[in-house]
Amino acid sequence: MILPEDLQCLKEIALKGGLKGPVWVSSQSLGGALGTSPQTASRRLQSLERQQYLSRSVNPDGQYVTVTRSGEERLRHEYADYCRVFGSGREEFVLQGTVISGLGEGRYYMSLEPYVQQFSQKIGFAPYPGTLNIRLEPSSMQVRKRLDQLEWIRIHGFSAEGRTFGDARCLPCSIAGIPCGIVIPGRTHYPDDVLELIAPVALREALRINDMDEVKVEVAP
Amino acid sequence: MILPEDLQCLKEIALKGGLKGPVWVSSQSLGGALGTSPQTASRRLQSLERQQYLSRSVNPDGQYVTVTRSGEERLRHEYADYCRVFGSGREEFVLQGTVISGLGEGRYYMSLEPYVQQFSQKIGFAPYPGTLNIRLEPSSMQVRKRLDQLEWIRIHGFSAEGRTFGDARCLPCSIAGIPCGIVIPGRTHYPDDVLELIAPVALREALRINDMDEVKVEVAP
DNA sequence: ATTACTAGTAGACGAGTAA
DNA sequence: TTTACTCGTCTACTAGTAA
Repeated sequence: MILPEDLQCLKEIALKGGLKGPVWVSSQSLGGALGTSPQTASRRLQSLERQQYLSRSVNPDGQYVTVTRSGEERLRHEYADYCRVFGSGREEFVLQGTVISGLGEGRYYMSLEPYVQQFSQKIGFAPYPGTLNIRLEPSSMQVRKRLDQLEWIRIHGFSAEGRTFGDARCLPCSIAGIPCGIVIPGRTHYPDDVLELIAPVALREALRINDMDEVKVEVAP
Repeated sequence: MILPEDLQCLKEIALKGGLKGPVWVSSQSLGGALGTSPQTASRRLQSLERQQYLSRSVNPDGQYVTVTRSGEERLRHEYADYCRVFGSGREEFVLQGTVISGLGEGRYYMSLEPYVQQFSQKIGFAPYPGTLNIRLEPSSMQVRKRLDQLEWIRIHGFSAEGRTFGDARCLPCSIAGIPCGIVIPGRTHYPDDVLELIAPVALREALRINDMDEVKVEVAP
């Protein structure tokens, strides 16, 4: 976990635009914004760099700071908390993209009993052994990012045959009325442009779709 | 300013539902959530109570905690920061309500030169000496709360004739195409159900509206 | 002006304890 | 179990200094 004072500092840098690119900060200006001495602000920056939440290029007259990918994830997680607190009510999300071929990994994982059991229990259907991969359109990436603010279902990893299978999370959704679930392996919160979907049926057959076809994924939390 | 560790604690309580009503917490459970010892969690609660960010009813087997109004303001401010970081782009807001009569205070304040000058400079028109008061519909209160996440124009207070006139903030908007500004006196961020509007013209005459008439205020940031 | 040391201190921490 | 005290430790702060 990140210390609250480090998080405060990271947010301050993000406010200055540290997510988009390097921003100039000095210990003094940052200290002023944080309500601390320049020395403490300097130490915060060092600490955040050590934790890989930001990268720096230090000059004799200041420094340029950028929030890293994992720093952004951390901030998004915090943002998600606040969204849950001040939840902006019922919203509908529609994601658009084209069907692509996966590497067959989805089929493998979706055949593992511990995963199947959890999905059946938690999302209300036994997943067809296979996933539908969708490459999102650029405009849907904005929407995709906002999905992280919703409450995902946690799927727990397990060990079997000397291997460990990781955690995942799942968000119920639908395509053309068919209930589905967006599955994201691991604990990462960084938005990818590929969506992996599970469903109770073989979506390609049920919807008569193939690679390169356009689909709409609807999320109605 | 609130300490980042206190803010973290306040957010945790809000996540448990402390905004809606009293929630049960114990030092141990809270400490677990915060990654600290029960002692520290207990100290946090005392500190937050001292700062009036929450109210407590302490029992021998735990305590019931509620986030106060100023605690909610503090959290909303933080939320607004994150919204600015991960800004969900261009959004339009429409607020609906009915015209009501004010107390004539608006007319008085809008005739004070220092205010008039600031408004002219910062929002692009000299305000007609008078304000239009609108009582919002309940459904518009949700929207109203989200306006706090936008960037308001700061109007500075001043002293004159041995009196001090406070700060205010203003958000440009429009009614039926006429440019207006929502004015909120003071520094409070707690949403009120009455909106005070300024405009370059007398809105009641320009729009031929009177008390009890329905109006729509549009905000397009 | 910066960054980033070191030094000394103040305050926050967790352990223990009483109610 | 709780809350909330005291106490000793140790961390984290600010001030001062060098580069």
